[in-house]
Amino acid sequence: MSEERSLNFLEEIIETDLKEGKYKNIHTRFPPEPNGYLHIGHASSIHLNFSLAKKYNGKCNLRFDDTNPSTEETEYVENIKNDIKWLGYSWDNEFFTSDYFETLYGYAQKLIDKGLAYVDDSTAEQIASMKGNLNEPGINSPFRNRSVEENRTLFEAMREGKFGDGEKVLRAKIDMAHPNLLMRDPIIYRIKHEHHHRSGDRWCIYPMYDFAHGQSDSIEHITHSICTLEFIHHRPLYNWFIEQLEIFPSHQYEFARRNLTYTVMSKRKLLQLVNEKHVTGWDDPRMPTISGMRRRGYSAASIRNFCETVGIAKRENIVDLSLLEFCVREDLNKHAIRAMAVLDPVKLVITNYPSDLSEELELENNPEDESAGKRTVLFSKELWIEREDFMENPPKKFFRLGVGLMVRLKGAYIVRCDDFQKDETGKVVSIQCTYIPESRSGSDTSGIHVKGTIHWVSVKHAQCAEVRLYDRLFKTDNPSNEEGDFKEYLNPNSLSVLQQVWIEPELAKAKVGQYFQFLRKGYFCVDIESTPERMIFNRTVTLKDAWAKELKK
RNA sequence: AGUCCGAUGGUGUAAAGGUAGCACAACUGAUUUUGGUUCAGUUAGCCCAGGUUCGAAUCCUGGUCGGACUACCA
Repeated sequence: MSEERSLNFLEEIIETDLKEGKYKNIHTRFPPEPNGYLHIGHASSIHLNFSLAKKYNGKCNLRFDDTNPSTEETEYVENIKNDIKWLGYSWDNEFFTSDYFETLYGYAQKLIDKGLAYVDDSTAEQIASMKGNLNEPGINSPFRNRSVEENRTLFEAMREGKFGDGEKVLRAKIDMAHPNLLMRDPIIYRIKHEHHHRSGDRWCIYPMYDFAHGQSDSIEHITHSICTLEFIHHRPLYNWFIEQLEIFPSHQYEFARRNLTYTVMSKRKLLQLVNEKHVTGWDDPRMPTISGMRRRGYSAASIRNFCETVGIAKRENIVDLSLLEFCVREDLNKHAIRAMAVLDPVKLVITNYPSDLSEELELENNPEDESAGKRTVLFSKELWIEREDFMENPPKKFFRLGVGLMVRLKGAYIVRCDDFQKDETGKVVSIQCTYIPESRSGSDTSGIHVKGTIHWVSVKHAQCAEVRLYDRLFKTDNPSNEEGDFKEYLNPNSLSVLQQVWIEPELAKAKVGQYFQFLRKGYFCVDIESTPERMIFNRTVTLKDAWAKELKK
């Protein structure tokens, strides 16, 4: 019994188009501009475009929208491709808008020939002032009525580099009184004597977005061109060009971009965080970038599932960070190998345990997955345990250690706390326990039932590691909405570094990118800066913590 | 002010004229050698007003509220 999932509005459109025979196959595309890194919002768009194509047996292109040589770089191209592949998607064709420059130039000439484009000598300021505003119509440029021949000659001269940057532009001749500002004779070509990351110095004129995007869709026979809501005003222009140029009629559809609580998503703001060193780079684990999340320990599957769960629509939204966290816990719970690590250590001594004995204990690697097997963990007289697992004056429901209380040491024995010592500052420095020899895991004949189980690491065998704990980047759930600069709302505690964490020896062999569940503490993965000499783990996300909630009451 | 878009529990998203559902979050409880997982349950929603209809979240009209648009960026 698999209940049919309801369709989102794009699926409805596609199914109608297919049923009515408008298209035999659908074709989508993901069109990033190579001027920055991909973030979780892009993941939504990637997931949408690729999975739509897959679902309806169509194709999806990757097309780099590289019409602005000033901001675009090959380095971004490579990172974007890497991120998409890592997310688990493969494109049918890899294209670049810059490969269409010659075709686009021809389209512009066609517009000129039809009397629908003209070369304007006005300055940027003049053009802006003649544009009018939301309430008032614009006025025609004095160059609007140049002859076709003159426009042709001038446009060719622009291409040949006879003019400097900004001296002239090519504009579409539409309607300076149009209520949609984008239709008031939009600029379609500008002069930029700049080196392009792919076309080199072949061109000194470059098409604007509006004169490149729709045409590129058309060239590739994209049937459903999906973009975010802010491009909705561009659609009339998109259609106008296709109509006047008499080329393949691609259609644009818009959906609302995803926002996440406690973070910012605009490239501009993310770039600012990077440039002003509020984070260590685009791949800082606190960043909502794909590379940051990967480094933090998010699995590709969890991100895909997040995108699927959130769905799409056309209304404004801000998705709860906790949904993302749920998705990553859900995936990692099934796949992460369990291990023990003590983040804030205090020493526990088992007074009745032989000092020269080391026992090998078998622990399951993942209770959710028997095929993950077991591992051996060494047990001895002195152990590191978590400082928060002991209390001098424990409250009623504290199922951990305190004088007289008993707990199970995970995979080992039940111990009873007898005594503890404090230093002159009042800090607990050691805890003494006695263990119940017949309570060993797997062969427990003690008949004793304890409510709490705590994790531990044998002092004698423990290895030291660094652990980086991450928290939300911002203090407020919608920093872009707050008064003043969004950076005032950065969370000063978004990163805390623990220099001396004790880990089981098995963990010291872990490779970069490998992820684990540190028992009772959360999901962690090996950071790219980690070395065999100095292991570094990033906390991806904590485990749900019912006790922490209890304490807040 | 002009044009366009949107409005369903705290959040995200369904219901195409016929029982307002799902997920997250929150809260109870059960299970548990992770206070994890799992399981059972609870709280909580159709922007407003009219109209059409036996019946409206859905269709119509009018409001209200929110958002986008005035780069030689994409």
